[in-house]
Amino acid sequence: MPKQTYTISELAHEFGVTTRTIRFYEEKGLVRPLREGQKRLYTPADRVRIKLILRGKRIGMTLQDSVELIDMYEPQRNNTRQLHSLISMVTKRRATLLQQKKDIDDMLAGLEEVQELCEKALGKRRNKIATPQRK
Amino acid sequence: MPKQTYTISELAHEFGVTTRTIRFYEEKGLVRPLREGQKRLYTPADRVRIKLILRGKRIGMTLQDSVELIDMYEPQRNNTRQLHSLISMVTKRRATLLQQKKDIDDMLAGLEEVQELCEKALGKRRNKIATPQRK
DNA sequence: CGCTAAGTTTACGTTTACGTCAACGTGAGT
DNA sequence: ACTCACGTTGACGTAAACGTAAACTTAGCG
Repeated sequence: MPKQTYTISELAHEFGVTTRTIRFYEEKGLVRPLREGQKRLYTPADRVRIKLILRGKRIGMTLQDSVELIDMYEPQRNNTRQLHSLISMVTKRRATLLQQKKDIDDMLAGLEEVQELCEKALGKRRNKIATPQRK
Repeated sequence: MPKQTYTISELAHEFGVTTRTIRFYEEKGLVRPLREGQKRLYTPADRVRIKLILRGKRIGMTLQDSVELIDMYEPQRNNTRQLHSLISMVTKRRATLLQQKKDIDDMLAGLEEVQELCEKALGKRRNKIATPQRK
């Protein structure tokens, strides 16, 4: 069985953020840790939420974007109207994710080019040192 | 032959940003448009720079990050020291791009799940409407 | 019991990436 | 000459996402 709860600094350390960051997320209503007296206690579910938020951040999503995305996973409201709007949100989000993926692939391709140029240049240099200069 | 120069509003419109944004990029030294009297004239090269900056933005890079990345493509300085540091930058950047790609794939997988759940729920509903209520 | 480490709230500061006026210049058209 | 779209330079404002400092509580330890 995994740990039932985490302290704020445990999570901060695990995710490489400050405690301030995690408290900030609470201020914004992104997480709702339990309290033991005054101290915050984070459940595994809280931990996952934070993890997902940070994942979103890595690809440039805002905190609100992340929350919105995370909340899609809790289909507590099952009325048709909201299901449709949910599908529409999913569709939109997927479109931007695909665009982002393309952007990343383009950049990766560019970086490969650069790297090849670098290595070629370094190769030449080594040759210059290894072989006598012409005149 | 493509157009030799662009006005600021042409580019703003093409990229879906405001002219303010493009001037801001200039303030930050990200682009150096020519001047015709007082007016800015953007070359195709400027246009590409802006395009690359916006591509970077889409995946959460800062403007400075983008400029740094773009400047990798101009290997005007070919001394060995700088080539090595360039390679190191390329390597780092690629690592984060790969992480981002993984993040995106994870999210896409999640979205697919959600969508399936949605469609399943809607399917049930349609059945309810299509078939007589039990009572 | 006093110290230290970790935690807490409150509040103001900072950086990035623009938005939003204001006030003015400039060229084309009528 | 007048208008009008388009462009220009400041200067100030703002939202997001924390950083930082102050001042306090609480739990464990020798």
